[in-house]
Amino acid sequence: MAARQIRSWQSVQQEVRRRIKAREWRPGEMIPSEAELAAEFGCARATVNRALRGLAEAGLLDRRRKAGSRVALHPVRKATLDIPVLRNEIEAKGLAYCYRLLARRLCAPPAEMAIRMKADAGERLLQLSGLHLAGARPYVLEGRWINPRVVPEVEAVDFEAISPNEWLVTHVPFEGGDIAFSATSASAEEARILDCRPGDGLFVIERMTWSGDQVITSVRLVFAPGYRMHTQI
Amino acid sequence: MAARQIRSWQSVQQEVRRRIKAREWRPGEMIPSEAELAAEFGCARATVNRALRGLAEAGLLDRRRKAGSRVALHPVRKATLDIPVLRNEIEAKGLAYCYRLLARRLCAPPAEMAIRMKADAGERLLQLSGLHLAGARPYVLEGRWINPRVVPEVEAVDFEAISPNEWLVTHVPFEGGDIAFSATSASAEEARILDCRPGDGLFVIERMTWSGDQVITSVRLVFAPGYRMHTQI
DNA sequence: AAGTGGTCTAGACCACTCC
DNA sequence: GAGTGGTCTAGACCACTTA
Repeated sequence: MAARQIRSWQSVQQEVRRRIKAREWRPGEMIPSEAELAAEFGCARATVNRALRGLAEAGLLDRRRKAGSRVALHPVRKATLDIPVLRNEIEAKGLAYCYRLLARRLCAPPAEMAIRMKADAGERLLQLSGLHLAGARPYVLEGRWINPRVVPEVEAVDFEAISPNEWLVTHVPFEGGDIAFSATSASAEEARILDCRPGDGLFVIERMTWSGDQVITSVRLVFAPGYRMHTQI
Repeated sequence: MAARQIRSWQSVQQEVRRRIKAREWRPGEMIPSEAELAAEFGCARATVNRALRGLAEAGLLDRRRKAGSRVALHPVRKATLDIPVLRNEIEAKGLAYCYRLLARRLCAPPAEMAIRMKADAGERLLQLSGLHLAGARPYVLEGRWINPRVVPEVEAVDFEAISPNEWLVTHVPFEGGDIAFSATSASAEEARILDCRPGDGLFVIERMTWSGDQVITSVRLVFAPGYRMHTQI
């Protein structure tokens, strides 16, 4: 019987995980209340709460006031993945990072992008195109829009010297954004720039960031063939 | 001055976010200790701790004992995204979900897959191929390997009646796994099955799940063109 | 050695929701 | 109405790290 003491929230969490895994508590079933578990383990209810809250965030439990806690039926897996900071990612591979500005202009965006950027009618945005290199190899093709009305200082920045992303994260606070992952087929121009064949399947990340109700920037990253984004669950 | 009281951990968190966003606390800078903030806000230290812990998990703060808390230099790093449960995803769009088994056989896997699956030399694995449909349209092509040594019951399952994923999540507990996202170019066969053109860029998710030190299953999901995985940060 | 975050406790009250 | 999770408190001790 002399089981290890279950006093820390980590050990409570581990024990609950074990019971779920061992099917002592089956999917969809109720588990004892926090107070009961606290009594069983001989710890405070707050400790049990801390443990169960983590399991609920991980999607392993469904918790509701009054109703109690159930083992989730479909352990909807939530993966937390690190959004790559290109410079770090490339340098972590032991390669030299380099950003090359390909184009820069102030122009009216296409209708779809104007909506995405919440631009006023006829408003001109800063359009940037650039290439991130890992050593001598093309790594990511970046197409970006920035709203100079929201970020006036941007017009004076020399993006030959610093990549837009690095400038933005250090100079413009933002509140949130959204990210989409998808795939595309390399166009002729993309193939030329990324040094691959037209039609190659390429991984794409699109990100938009905002502050308040204003859209700061919208960026599309097209990765060279073979790129994989990896995480654990 | 009659500012709203800052007593709940959510309001503490919001106020800290505001100060970071307003550059009152700049990236890389130390912020006051938990005790100081608790005194300022007139709440318990545990409440401040709860708020700051969340911000650290979100990547906005770097916290270390004795060293204190700093505003993170690179604020955007982590996004949590829900791994799609195909049936739910499709039904949420108001379409009928359907799984069609394309192939099933017991055979020795290619060398690379044998390593991934931690299969013994010469061991035969269950190979499944199937198609997930949204209404009448192909949605995802699934290629899967399952180790019957780890999951003996699998040999008796009728995968015409239930998709491998749904059977596995309800019958086999697992501890963890890893996921990779990438892109590929549609092969002739993939194009035929997914009803697209060869060469189309397709989004790919590869997932492996394990329990203990045994690999349960390894799956490759190839999505029909146009698929986007979306999340907020 | 000392300061800071990490955690635990015992108790309390609140908010939500099911009955 | 009552049971459950959600949160807050005041205090305490621990663990880690830096000075």
